[in-house]
Amino acid sequence: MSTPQTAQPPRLSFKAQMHRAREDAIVEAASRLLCEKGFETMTVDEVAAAVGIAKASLYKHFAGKDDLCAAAMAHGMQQLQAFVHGLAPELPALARLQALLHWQLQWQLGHEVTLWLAPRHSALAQALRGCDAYQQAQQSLRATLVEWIEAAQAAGQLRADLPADVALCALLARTAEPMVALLRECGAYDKEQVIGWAVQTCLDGLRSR
Amino acid sequence: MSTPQTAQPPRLSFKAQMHRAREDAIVEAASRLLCEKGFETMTVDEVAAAVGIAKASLYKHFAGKDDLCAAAMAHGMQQLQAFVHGLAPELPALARLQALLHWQLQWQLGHEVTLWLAPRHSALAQALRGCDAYQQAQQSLRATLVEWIEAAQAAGQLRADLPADVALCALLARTAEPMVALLRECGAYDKEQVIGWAVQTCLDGLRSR
DNA sequence: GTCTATACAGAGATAGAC
DNA sequence: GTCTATCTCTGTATAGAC
Repeated sequence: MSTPQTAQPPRLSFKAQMHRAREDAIVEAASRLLCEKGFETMTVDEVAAAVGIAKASLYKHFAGKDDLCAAAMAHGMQQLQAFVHGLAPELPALARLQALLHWQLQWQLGHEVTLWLAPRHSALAQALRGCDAYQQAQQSLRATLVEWIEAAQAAGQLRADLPADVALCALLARTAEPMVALLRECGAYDKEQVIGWAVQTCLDGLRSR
Repeated sequence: MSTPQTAQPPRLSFKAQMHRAREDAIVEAASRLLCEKGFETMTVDEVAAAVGIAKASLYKHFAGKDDLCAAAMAHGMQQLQAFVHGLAPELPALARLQALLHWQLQWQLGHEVTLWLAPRHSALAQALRGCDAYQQAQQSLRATLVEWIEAAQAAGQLRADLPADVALCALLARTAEPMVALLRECGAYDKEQVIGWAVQTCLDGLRSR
């Protein structure tokens, strides 16, 4: 090694920094479009146009549409992970679950989209199965949430007759469901009110009675 | 009029019957593929192949992919309507809602798909806005369900602090959510058990406490 | 009304100059 | 690494014979 200290990665050349920055910009644009339009409807041209580069340049960074979108999903998953790990660990488990649900619904309402769960029948689903970054982030997140759920069950806050993974699926499903979007469309309700109702009707179904 | 009795529509020629039968077959095939693969992923060729006719023949019946899929959605909606109207009216309102939820989840699990709610960002959504048959069926269904919900609220079975349309959205969202599919994937649970949990965690969030 | 054959458009991916 | 120009494939829709 030419650098004296091996545990010092930030030594990136300007060129490499530029490279990384552009890659981030591409991923961010892809992530946004993926959310807005879905995998099949969005186009690589749109992503390139949004970033302001030529499509061929994009293909120097990512092997294809699948690869690009998998990276975008992994990015989103890592953001979520960051939020989860940033939650105060001294909060009761139920409060942490509630905060997570609230955050995700708010995100969904702000971005007009469903995060996190890949459409099961999309070509994207298969691409994600081959994306290690995504799979690892998802596994890690699942493990954390199962811990929280079991803690909440042990504390008598969550009904204990449900297996933890069932409760987890119920929770995740709620974050992917169209309730908040539906309500924004058909009724003239306040955003916070809509989210509040969604959180309530979800958690009340899981809470111990 | 050449026919003596005007109130006797079933006088269809054999030709017209064939026409109708083929149209039904097309709609059914389209409905299945729409469910399995989604609007953007399915192709008109597949529909034609499934029915066993040439694609050009299909275009004699329907103006385009949008039109065809709108008809398929309307068909599904009418099936749902039939189920709803067939439910015994002497059952308590909550039991009827529960039966509806159960039926839809079972359907979803059997067909591996989400019925009823059009992906909001799909091209299909716009086509549906222009489809009278679909819109009318949806409106009628909504009205019926709102009645049921209000009845259940009046009977003290459902929490009354939620506006009826909020409760309706919560219910509909549950039928579109991926919980049952998720559970089938990640856990080794029985179908009926999965549906039971889904119904429970949904309704317990809406029930009066 | 049904078929075969084809036109047309869109989008993923690549070639090759700079 | 980035660009312009192009290839190629797929999928919607139609023309025209029967």
